[in-house]
Amino acid sequence: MPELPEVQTIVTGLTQLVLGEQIQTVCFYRDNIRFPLLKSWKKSIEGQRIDQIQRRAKLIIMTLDQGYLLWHMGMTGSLRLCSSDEPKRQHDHVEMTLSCGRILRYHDPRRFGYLKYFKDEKKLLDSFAHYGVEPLSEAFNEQYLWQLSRGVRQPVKNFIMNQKIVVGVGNIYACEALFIAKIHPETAAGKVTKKSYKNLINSIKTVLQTAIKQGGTTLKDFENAEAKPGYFQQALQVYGRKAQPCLTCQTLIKTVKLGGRNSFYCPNCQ
DNA sequence: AGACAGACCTGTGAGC
DNA sequence: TGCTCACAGGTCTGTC
Repeated sequence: MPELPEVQTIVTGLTQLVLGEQIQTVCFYRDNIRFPLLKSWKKSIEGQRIDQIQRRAKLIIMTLDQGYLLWHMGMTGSLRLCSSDEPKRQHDHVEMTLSCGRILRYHDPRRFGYLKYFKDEKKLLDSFAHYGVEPLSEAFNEQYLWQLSRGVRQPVKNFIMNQKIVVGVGNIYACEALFIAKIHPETAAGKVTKKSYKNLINSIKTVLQTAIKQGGTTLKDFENAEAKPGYFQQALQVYGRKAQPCLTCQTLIKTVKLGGRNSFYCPNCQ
């Protein structure tokens, strides 16, 4: 599920809905998701106010008045705000009752996501130490990608999905951006020219910005903070379209496994 | 060091 | 209808 646009969609929604709210009670319905949910966090979090909600990479940072909540949605996670009478669903693992009476619920069937609590900003920042640049920032440009990729034999698709290089680009948007830039996903990253990287940078930025505008991509179970789906899936040109005609040239879309992930491409355009 | 496979989980859909 | 199998948006760990 959540790549950068989906996480951004949740952050934007939650910012409008819960900023300034006090977290009155915290309930962990299990003692771990991907990582342990420490019992001691409950007391620390209760009573704190939500001052700010931000995104870094695919992570959601909630700044409280005396600490930080760091959420990762994994593959199937979602955070949504429910009314007080809405019953808990299967796979709701964490819930926080807010001063407005509504309940913030973390739902994650596969439990690949996580929640961490930090008192200390330094420890929070350590979580991001190994991350690459933000794809929508100016630091993400063709010179940056071109320089880092010299000598790299790894396929370019794996290269742009490497969070140490650039954050937030997952399987869907990597496939879409490579299609728009007309680059075959298996091309060695070190063999891609500076000019092609310029096209790729532009297509990554465009595809992410368009997806954010449309509220993300809903394939199966993505929903935003108000439990609404995204609409970007209607704009997907190659992802999920195996054996269907390319929208540009009618050649049938093919797939190849790269880094264990299915990669969709047009053998003619790319 | 870099690149890959496998692991973590559950739900869904295809095929028999 | 009901079973089994492959596969799914991410990332961490271990191994070569």
